[in-house]
Parts: sequence; C-alpha cells; structure tokens
Amino acid sequence: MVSGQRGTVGIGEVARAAGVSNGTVSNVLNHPSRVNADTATRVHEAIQRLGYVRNGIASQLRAGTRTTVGSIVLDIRNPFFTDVTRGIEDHLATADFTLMTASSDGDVVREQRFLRLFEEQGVGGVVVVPAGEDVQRLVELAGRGTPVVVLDVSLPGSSLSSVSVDDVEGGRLALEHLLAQGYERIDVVTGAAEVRQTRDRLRGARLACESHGLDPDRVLSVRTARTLDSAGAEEAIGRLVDESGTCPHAVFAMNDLMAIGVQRALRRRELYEPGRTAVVGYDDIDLAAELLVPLTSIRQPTHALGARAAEILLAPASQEAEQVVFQPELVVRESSLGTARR
Amino acid sequence: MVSGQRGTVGIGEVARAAGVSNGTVSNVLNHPSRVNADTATRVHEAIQRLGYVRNGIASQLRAGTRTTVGSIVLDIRNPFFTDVTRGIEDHLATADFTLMTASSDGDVVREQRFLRLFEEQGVGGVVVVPAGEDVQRLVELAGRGTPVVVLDVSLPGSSLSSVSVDDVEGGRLALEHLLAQGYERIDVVTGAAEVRQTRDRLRGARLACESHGLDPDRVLSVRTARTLDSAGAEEAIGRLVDESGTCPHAVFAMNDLMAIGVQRALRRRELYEPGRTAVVGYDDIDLAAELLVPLTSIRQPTHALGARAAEILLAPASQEAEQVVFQPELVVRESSLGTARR
DNA sequence: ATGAAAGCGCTAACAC
DNA sequence: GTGTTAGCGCTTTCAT
Repeated sequence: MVSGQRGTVGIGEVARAAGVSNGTVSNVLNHPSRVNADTATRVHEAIQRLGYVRNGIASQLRAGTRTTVGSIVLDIRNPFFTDVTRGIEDHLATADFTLMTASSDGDVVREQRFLRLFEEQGVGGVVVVPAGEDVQRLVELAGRGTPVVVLDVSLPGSSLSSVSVDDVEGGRLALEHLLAQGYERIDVVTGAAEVRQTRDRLRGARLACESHGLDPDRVLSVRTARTLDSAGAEEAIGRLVDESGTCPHAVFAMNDLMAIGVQRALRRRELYEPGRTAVVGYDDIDLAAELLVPLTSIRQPTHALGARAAEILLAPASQEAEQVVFQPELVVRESSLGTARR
Repeated sequence: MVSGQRGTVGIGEVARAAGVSNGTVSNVLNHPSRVNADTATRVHEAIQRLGYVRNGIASQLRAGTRTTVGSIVLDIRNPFFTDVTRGIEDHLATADFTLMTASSDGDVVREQRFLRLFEEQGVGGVVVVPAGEDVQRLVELAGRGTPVVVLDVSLPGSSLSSVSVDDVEGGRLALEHLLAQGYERIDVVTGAAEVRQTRDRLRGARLACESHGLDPDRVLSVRTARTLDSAGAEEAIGRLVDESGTCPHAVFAMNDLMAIGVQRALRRRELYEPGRTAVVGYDDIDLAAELLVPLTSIRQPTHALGARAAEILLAPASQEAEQVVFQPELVVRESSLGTARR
C-alpha cells in the first residue's frame, strides 16, 4: 500500500474518490473561489475520509512558494535570543510560516553551514545575528535571492535590512537614572572583550554625564572584569572593595548577571543592604524581578525585535533595505533606590 | 536572467559548463564514488564558478529524503525547553538536519496546527512535548509515517517513543538530602494545578520519608500556592509564617522560581539567613548558582534529553517504540546547608 | 564511468 | 467551473 514516502494518499486518489480531476482538488485547496461550493464539499469529504495530507514539498517545487524562514542566533539558550526567536515564531505563525532555528555559537563556519542548509531548503528568508563582523556572505546570499534581515546590529547604508536596539540610549538611561538620584561617583563593570554592545552602552553612559554638565572621566570608573558573567563581576568589584577599603555608591553593570555578581560581592563582605549601594543591570532578565533585592535594569523589546524582523521578511516584495532601531526602557526596582528597605 | 525562484543556476547549467550530463552532476553530488575523479573536479569547478546551490526541495521530492525535523514545546522561552531544543539542534547538526521549532503554549489547537504544517513540510520526524493528555493525534501522525518522539512524558506500552526524566526520583533526591541533615518537619510548596510533574515529585518525597521509616504525613506539610512562580510561593510561605508565627526549618519547592519566592518571603520578614532555613528547589536554572544565597536544586539532563530524542528520530529504520527515562541529579549549594555562612 | 529519459506530487495554463 | 496536460529541478534506473 505504501508507494510514496509517506501515507500514500495523493491528490489523485482524492480526485478519483470525489469524482473530479486533480486540478479541481488543487483548486479547492488553493483557489476555493474558483470552485463550485458543492464540488468543494465533496472534495473536502474525500480529503477527510482518505486522510489526505498535502505534499508541501511538491507544492513548493511547482508553485515556487516559500513557507519557512530560517534564523541563526549565537545561542538559543541566551534568553535574549530565545525571546527574539519567540517573536519571530509568533509573527510567522500568523502567515502559517514555520521557523527553522540554529545556533552558531559565534562560529562563522557554523553560521555559514546553516546558511547553506537554509538556502538549499529554499527558505523564504533568514534572520541572522551575525557571528562575525563581516556580513559579506550575507550580502551574497541576499544577492542570490534569499531575503536577509540582520539582527542586533545596525547597518546604516547597507543593502541588508537590520533590526536592532539602541545600546547608546540604554547606557544613557541607566546613567541618567543614577545621576538623577545624585550619585556622582559611579563604577561601571564591563567585560574585557571588545563587544560592540558594551562599547555603545559605555558611550551612552558618558553622554549622560555630559548632558548633566559633568566630566565623564570624573564620574565614571570603568572596572574591567575577566568575564561577562556574575563570577567575573563579583571578582572585579570584590577586588575594588578589598583594595580601596570603601564600598561603591553606585554601580552600572553591563548585564544582569554581572549586576548579580556585584550584589554578591558586596553581600559576601556584609556590605550589601538595599539603599546603601545602587545597582543597575542590563537586559532585564526574567529573574531580575525575582531576586532578593529586585534589580533595576534596562529592558530591550526582544519579542518585538523578532516579530519585526519576521515582518520585514514576509513583506510582499523585498523593497529597499530597512534599518529599524528600537529603543530600550529603564525598569526601576529596589536595587537602585536610595530609600530604606521598602 | 531570472527564471526559477532563486539564483537561476540549475544542475543543467552546471552540466553544460562542465561538459557532462545532468546525471553526472547529480552523481558528483550524491555518489561521488561512481564518478571519475577528473570529471568530478571539472564539475566542482563549474559549481564553484557558477555559484550553484542545489535545490533541496526538488531533490527531496524526487529522492524522498528528509532533512528537517520539527519540534513543538510548550514555550521555547522556558529554559527547560530551550535547553532541550539546543540538545535537539546539536544532534541534528551532526547529520546536516535542520530543526523547525514551534511553541504550543499548551494549546492543543496550536499544537495540531503545527503538526499539520510539519507533516506537510515532510519533516523526517517530530519531537513533541504534548499540550494535552491525549496523544491520539500523535499516534495517528506516526501511523501516517512521520516518526514521533514524545518528550517529558513517559508512555510505557505506547506505540510512540518517549524520552523523559524521572520526577519521582527527583522528589526523592530532594527529600533524601533534607532528611539526611536531620530535618523532620519539611514544608513542601507546590502549585494548585494538577500537573503530572509535581504529583510525581511529591510522590518521590513521600517515598523518601518512608524509606527512612518516617510517616510522610507527619514529616511533610504541603503548602499549595496559587501560582507556580515566585510570587505564589512567597505568598504561601508568607502566610504560613505570619499565621503560625514560626519559621520553617526546611522547604522543598517544586521549582526554582518558587524556591526564590520562599527565600524572599523569609527575607522580607528578616527571617532569612543561610543556615537557618534549608531551601531546595527544582530545575537548577542557570541563576540558581548566582543568587545571593545559591540554591540547592534538582538538575535534569535537559540537553541530553533533546539529543536523545533527535537520535531516536534519526535512527535508521524506525524500529520499535523506545521509552527512555533519564535520572535527575541533586546539586547541593548554600541554601540547604545547616552550616553557618561560609 | 557516463548519457538519456522518466517521473517524484503538485499547480497553473489553457481548453472546454 | 472543471478537465487536461506540461513541467518545477532533481535523482535514478537503464542503456551504453
């Protein structure tokens, strides 16, 4: 009974069962308006009865339609990318498109391999968080006819569309918040790696100082941690405290994990009480609100980021490249407030 | 110049450029051994020169090969599912398969829609965390020829393969740990919803008591929170403390978020110091180790779960259904230790 | 080792 | 409104 790869039932059997031709069955599926209502009913009954499932592969080959989109992020486990992915998924679902995902781990070779797989699969487009600086391969891909949206990187003037968040503004918001509370000596915890995001956030922090008429170099002390996680930040701030013998008044950490590391460094030294040291993080991870001392943070519209990227891909014809920049948002919680505990 | 849907270059052009026939080009790609080395080189050069990208859709239609797998989880944003997804991705990558993902939000209708889309796309299999109790649709899908692996649910005796983690054992491990430290009054914080996972964990907790010759009903006090998150747990434990005027000695929370809620409830009442109340969570989320008081938790082999599911799908012929049950693991951190702070 | 040709399952033209 | 038929781009017999 098994002839094809799957459940066997093809459009021909449906046609025979309904007493119509293949073309009519196809029309019922794809252009219902062209078909007489009674005929359509008969066809649908036959489809039901036989358990017919359309072969999307054949349909795609013939009609040249695309129903999938690919996405490549650095690591799907990173909540930022997970949220973005969900945003893509959700938008695609509105069009019955389906999402293929892959994690590049920042490895250009892996990225290239997945791009190739996606291209061969005939995806209707890809959204990519580039693994490297060089987007040449992506430009070429787009040139061969696969729409590309670059994520989390802004590419003004590029032929590729991009969707990103304004990191300079994020840094500015964080500092603005601290400055507004009167802090004038602020420690900034960052990582050693030259990541564009942290560079931008730092730049925003400096801008905020300047717009308050303050000299950034006097206000900000940049502490470089070995790693961009809580352990790195804990060590960096711990060292600072141990060496200087003083406790920072205010800290801006480049991400929430580092902010948690800061909290921990101070607590371990019995220096941490709400109201004593203001801490601001970045990313607004889900747990920021759940901590013993809920964390003030910068929230990025991650879901919207993904949704917008998907929207651009599904836009009728790929018109000109579009550069979308979202704005981040300050979320104030207990960790940055100078008031006594609740 | 554009004739097909994409970059135009087809196998025919490559063949002409290399001075061979279509079939030979195909053989170079799919059965290199059948082809003379020189010819192969010529063909590869032509492929390179023309920038030929194989049309996987056509290839799949003709050869009946599958190169994608679908997965449906409740919500990709849940770290448990994200890790599982990465496990699937990683295993698939070893075979140049590609993963399509979808989130059902526990909605059977959404689930069904994605299953349909995947089936039409001709996926080589699906791994599904079922949205409802009923797996009938999945059995039917498998019956039509699409291999199915059910995740996070064990289905002994079913015709479907499944991969899951032993939740009874997880509950047992947690209680065993607390009992071993001499706690004999333990509060268990759970949710109101009748979730299989929590039922099993609770059962494991009772088993641990019994194996210590203790009456579970005397050892365990089950506190039902309104929600399975930190706010729910905070309220439940807060109420307990406020009403009884005493502080629990040991708490087992059904997930890490709830455990954090417990920590917060006690801290808000200035009752929480390490060594005073032992807290054990479940899931071992990334942040468990990062908290002010690092959390003891039960870790599930999430990545392996996904990888194994993918492995089953890619196994040569879909032999008999296979039921894989992984064991969880206790991760001890500061929150459950009776000793004074480090 | 290579070429010629049929056909995977479907859709879109075109006839009627 | 419905039937007929060519063909999407590839892989695979079957010859040679």
